[in-house]
Amino acid sequence: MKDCSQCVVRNRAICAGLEPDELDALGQLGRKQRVTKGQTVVWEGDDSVVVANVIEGVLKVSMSISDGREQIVGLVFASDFIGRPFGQQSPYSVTALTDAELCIFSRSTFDSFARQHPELEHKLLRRTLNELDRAHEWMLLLGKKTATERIATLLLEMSARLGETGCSADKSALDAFQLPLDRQQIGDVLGLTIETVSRQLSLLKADGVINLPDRRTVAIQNRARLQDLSAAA
Amino acid sequence: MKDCSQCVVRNRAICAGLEPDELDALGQLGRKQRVTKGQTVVWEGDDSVVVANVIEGVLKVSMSISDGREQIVGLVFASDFIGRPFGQQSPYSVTALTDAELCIFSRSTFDSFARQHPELEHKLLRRTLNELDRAHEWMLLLGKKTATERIATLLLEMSARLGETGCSADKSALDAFQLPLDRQQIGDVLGLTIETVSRQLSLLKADGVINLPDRRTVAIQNRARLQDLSAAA
DNA sequence: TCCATTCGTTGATCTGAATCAAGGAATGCC
DNA sequence: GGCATTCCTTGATTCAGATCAACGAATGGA
Repeated sequence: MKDCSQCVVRNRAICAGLEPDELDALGQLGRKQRVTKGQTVVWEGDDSVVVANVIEGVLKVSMSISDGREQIVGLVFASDFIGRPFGQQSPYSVTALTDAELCIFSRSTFDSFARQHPELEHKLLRRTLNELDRAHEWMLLLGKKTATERIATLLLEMSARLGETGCSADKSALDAFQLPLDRQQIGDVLGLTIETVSRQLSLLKADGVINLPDRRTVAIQNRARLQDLSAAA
Repeated sequence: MKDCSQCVVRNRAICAGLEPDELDALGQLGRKQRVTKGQTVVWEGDDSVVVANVIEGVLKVSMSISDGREQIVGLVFASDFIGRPFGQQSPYSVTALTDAELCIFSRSTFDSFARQHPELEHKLLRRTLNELDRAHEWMLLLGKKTATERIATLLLEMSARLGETGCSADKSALDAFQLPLDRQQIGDVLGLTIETVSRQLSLLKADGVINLPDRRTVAIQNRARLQDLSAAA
């Protein structure tokens, strides 16, 4: 890779905080790669061959049962980390939901580099702990929340995570945004069917809580109400 | 703490692999503490004050909604790590399911020690990555599996994790074990009600897949069948 | 521009698990 | 041992969300 210091996710990705020479060394090991919407980068059950930083785009992390049932267990945005370091196999698949740009490393190369650079491992640890918190939050949703609560929670979460990028601007999260997911994928994140997702969105729209100008865009019109409906802790 | 080198979880806990002097230094920071069944060690939403290793016993990690709905998001066994390092608040509660013995550290003290000891952070990272894998597996269960599949999966998981301790002996996991959970708690792990749990267990017993000599003990009589029923990936 | 295909919505019906209800078995306290 | 309490099981009924079905709207390729 040419020049990590120019990278758009430079200050938010796992590489943030590395010394210039470390950053340079890491840069030598990675390469940029574009992937197109629908393309799978990592396959569930396969050897864990690569890890990567997301430079741009959104990807899903999913697991499935042999009969085809699929659960999306994570969404990955710009500056997030992809893949399973320190593991022989990948327990999940990673698939692009939008065209995306990645900064890819061989898993084993990354592993050894990380072992020699405690600051990098520390960053990875913090990131993994945060992801675990999010996974726990989602387990509460999947185990205990109603369809309405799930939809409300997802909309707030998407609003917050899509808003993170604009580091400053207005601190209030985005009230209008493009969903990187179609209805089926929303169902696969929430443990619901496509029909239930569609009905719940229609209800929220009818109640004036949100607006749905087109298939993919959501405009939050009453954030407080959505927060109530989400049954936050 | 007196003598970490004599600790029963010495070779399995996060402290494994530390140099003798490191181990000694860490030992100075911790203290042993007994907790009794039902006692809560960490409260959801409170400041994250302590972290700990589990020396003996089983604890649950749980999150809840204000109206009382609760989801158990993890079970913690001997040699496992408890608490949220590098975070201001604890997103979950930790409660003893059996009498237990812990090796407790102040969270901030542990944090700084960890930052100065990359080997410890590495161990913690691996552990957190494994926990994340398990959380993902559970999200698949909560999002997509039927009641029967959930129960079968839990029984196999309990059998495996309770068997881990006996490091060698017979490699086949335990076919009979004591559940550290009552029916309500099984429901809270699986996203089911107590009645559904009870019915599913009765069905498995009627089918001769398991036996239930008393409330808390399970004997797996047909592991292959249980595996089929669990809808493993 | 047309057509084909994919995607989303809405309605009707069904069903797995929740809820409501009651009784039975184990456990612990006096 | 007797009593109270907690825990578990089983049955009857309900209900949220799944499934089945049809149609309408957007998208993309020729």
